[in-house]
Amino acid sequence: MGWRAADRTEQTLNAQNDDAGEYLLENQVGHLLRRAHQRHTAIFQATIGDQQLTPLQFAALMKLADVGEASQNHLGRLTAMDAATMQGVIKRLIARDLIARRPDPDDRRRLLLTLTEAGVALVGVATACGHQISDETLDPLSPAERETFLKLLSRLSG
Amino acid sequence: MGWRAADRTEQTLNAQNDDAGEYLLENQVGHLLRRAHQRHTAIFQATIGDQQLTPLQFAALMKLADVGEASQNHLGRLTAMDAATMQGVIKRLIARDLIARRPDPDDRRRLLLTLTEAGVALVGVATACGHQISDETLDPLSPAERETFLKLLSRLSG
DNA sequence: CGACCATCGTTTGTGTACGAACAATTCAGG
DNA sequence: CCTGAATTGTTCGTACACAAACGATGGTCG
Repeated sequence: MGWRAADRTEQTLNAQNDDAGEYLLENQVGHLLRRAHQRHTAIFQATIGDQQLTPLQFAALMKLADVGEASQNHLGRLTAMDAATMQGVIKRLIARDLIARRPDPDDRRRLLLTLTEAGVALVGVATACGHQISDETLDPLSPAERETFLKLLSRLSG
Repeated sequence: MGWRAADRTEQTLNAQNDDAGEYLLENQVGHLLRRAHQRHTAIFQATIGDQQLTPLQFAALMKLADVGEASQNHLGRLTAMDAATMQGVIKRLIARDLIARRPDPDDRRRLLLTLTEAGVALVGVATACGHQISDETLDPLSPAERETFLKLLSRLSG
């Protein structure tokens, strides 16, 4: 199945769009999502104390603190990370001795992850930073707008 | 400036958050933005006809069709891409003969980019796909909600 | 004119992202 | 029990994303 768009009249195309007949990059959800995500990671990096800690590493750390113990794939599902991506994130966190990995005695395929002492300490001090980062990201919106936005955004994340 | 969070009471931390006292990854803007962006790129890849075309390549192509001609850095600013990222995107588009590059006679630092004939043709057929991708991404929302969401999202993209 | 600084494009290095293929292991059904 | 399907973690290849440093060019100001 190829593109059949050439068959349509320009009016039909216009009806699909908001205003003008043509494609304006600045109005497309994907572009806006990408730019908002860019802005958030910039705020993250400026606000998180630890310069080596990335958003994904932080997410894995926080989630692991939440559930206590998990296999790589399970933690990946909880943080919406690919198994291959998880692999790299975990490797770097282990290299920094923030998490530890041990084989699951009940399932020899699995590797159980836990926070180390340093990991627990880092989560302790970084939690406040996490809240501040979310606050700063939402700073352009009023409290009511934030609530509305988060509700709509989570429906687009499912 | 380090972390002073340890000094705060738990109530102070709670006041910064929505509901519970602790950090719930699922409620943080950054995580939701990342997942929504993930979902969008999945929709993009499933809907765009050309399997080799990525979201960034598509954005560069559409913007170049919009402005007609631009240098790499200028196009990068128009599409919110780093100069180093632009470098790779342009290289792959040139390899596919979708855009052409020629030196700017007035400024020997610059390389002017234009769509090739194949590039113009691809933009022609892919524009409808672009609108459909935006539509599908916003599918979970009602028309009124879409308008609200896009307005708030663009304020978080600045 | 000449020193200075900004801009342009490039390269390098690190870190996401994900499809695809793989070996090892577990599990379900016959 | 035993064969086949599913799961777990790993590796490879490609494509963003951005900081940092670089040579080349352009503009400005003394």
